[in-house]
Amino acid sequence: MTDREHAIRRSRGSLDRETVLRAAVELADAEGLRAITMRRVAQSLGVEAMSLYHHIPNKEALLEGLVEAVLREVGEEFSGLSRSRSDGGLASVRSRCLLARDVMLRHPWAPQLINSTPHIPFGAIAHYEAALAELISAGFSYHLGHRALHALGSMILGFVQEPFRPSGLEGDAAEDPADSAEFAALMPHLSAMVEAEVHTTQDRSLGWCDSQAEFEFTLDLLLEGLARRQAGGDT
Amino acid sequence: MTDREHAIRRSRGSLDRETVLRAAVELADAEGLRAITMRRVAQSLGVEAMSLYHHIPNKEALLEGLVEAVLREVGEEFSGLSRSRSDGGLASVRSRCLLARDVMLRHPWAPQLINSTPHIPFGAIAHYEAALAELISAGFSYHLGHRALHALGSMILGFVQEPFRPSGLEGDAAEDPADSAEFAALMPHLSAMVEAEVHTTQDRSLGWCDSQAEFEFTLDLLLEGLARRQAGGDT
DNA sequence: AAGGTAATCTTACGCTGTAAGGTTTATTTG
DNA sequence: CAAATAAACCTTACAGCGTAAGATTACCTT
Repeated sequence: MTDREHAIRRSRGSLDRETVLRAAVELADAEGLRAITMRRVAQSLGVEAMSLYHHIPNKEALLEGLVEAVLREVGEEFSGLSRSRSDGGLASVRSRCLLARDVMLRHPWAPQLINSTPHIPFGAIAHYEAALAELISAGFSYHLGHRALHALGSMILGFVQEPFRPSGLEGDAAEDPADSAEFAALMPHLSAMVEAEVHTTQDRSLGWCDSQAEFEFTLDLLLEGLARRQAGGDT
Repeated sequence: MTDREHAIRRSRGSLDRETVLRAAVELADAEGLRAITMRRVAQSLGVEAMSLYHHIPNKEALLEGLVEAVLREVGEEFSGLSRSRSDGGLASVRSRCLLARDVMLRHPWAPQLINSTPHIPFGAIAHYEAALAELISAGFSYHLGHRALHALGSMILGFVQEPFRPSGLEGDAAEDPADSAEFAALMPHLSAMVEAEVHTTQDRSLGWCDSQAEFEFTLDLLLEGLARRQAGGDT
């Protein structure tokens, strides 16, 4: 280690997979995905890089472990508050999605990471099983449930990004207004939209768009359509 | 270069940003995102790594250039077939989304890359402008158009992944059926769903799910809901 | 032909993941 | 208690990464 870090991690048996993953989540939260290297994670535990390989086969497995940890967080928190009865069909699916988003906002590196791993790690499958169970118990067919999982999953993962902030938008500080003018000329609809929105937005953590309301709007769009499909022919 | 590659790239002025990007797209298509390193891209052009820096400031810019190239492909192909009249409101938005998906399937590395870059590169904004223009001309408010962009964008980018193939699913070949049995016990709904789906699926390129029908289902879910919102109060 | 300029290559540095093998410590056994 | 075993940990080393700095090459202009 460079100077120290947490440094006191001397008792021989105190390192295991869970400890490593916890440290990695902490590091990613603090410094982003780029900071997740074997050496940095080990350093934060007061240990050498190669020691991690006794608990984790390689870096890819470490990253999959991070995915697992985040999705487990969703599952745990959900079952922690799920005492709210089996109310109307999709209500619990809805609150699970909202909770999943909360967790993603808490770990902004997670969606990108989940989209990067070629397949979802096994430890995360339980989360899908639970969501599907809720859908089935709301009267969905397996086919419709399958489609619902895709629709909802892709939204949760895709929705953390902030698309618009290319270069010449007035983000926070005063930028070059000439850029803004030029941008308005080239992209009339977009700049009109931004102007229309900026006036009405109570900002949340992520910027002028991608607010909670934005997310819930899309979520309800999907749930509404799914409910209608289920009530109708179920196709 | 190892043996040769394309190798004949000797005339001094024949390298420029566009050529580099074209080579990088080709390389990513052939070998995936991992293969995109300065050295490998340069090698595929018969040139040394550092030569690329005369046309592209750094690797991040190269990656943004790839995003730009892919989204430009969407735009070009769309305006190439857009002579189909301004039929009912959202029809052209729908076909633009379908085309975007086609392009993403052609370059499977693209969605992940787009989700990785912190902000969309400037050259790609035109694509959003065009989509928003279509929404506005279909009678959408800027507010609803904004939400539509988020909803549709997140779906297109999120939908290329194949979520389910953890370890013990019977993917293609005969795997350990004991695994399958164990999986069925742990995840009853998921395995029932897979079984129900496998029987009815005409496979497309990506696997047993995430087929074209799956995508169009979600797309229509969103478009339907958006159209209803537009017809009603427009919230 | 001479000079200037931009494109290209060479070298080098500090990172990365991890293979190979040596060292320490804890636990089991005699 | 002492010796043996096994696990956890460290050290060293290597190939590949992005890219800074500087030398070289080829072309264009005059």
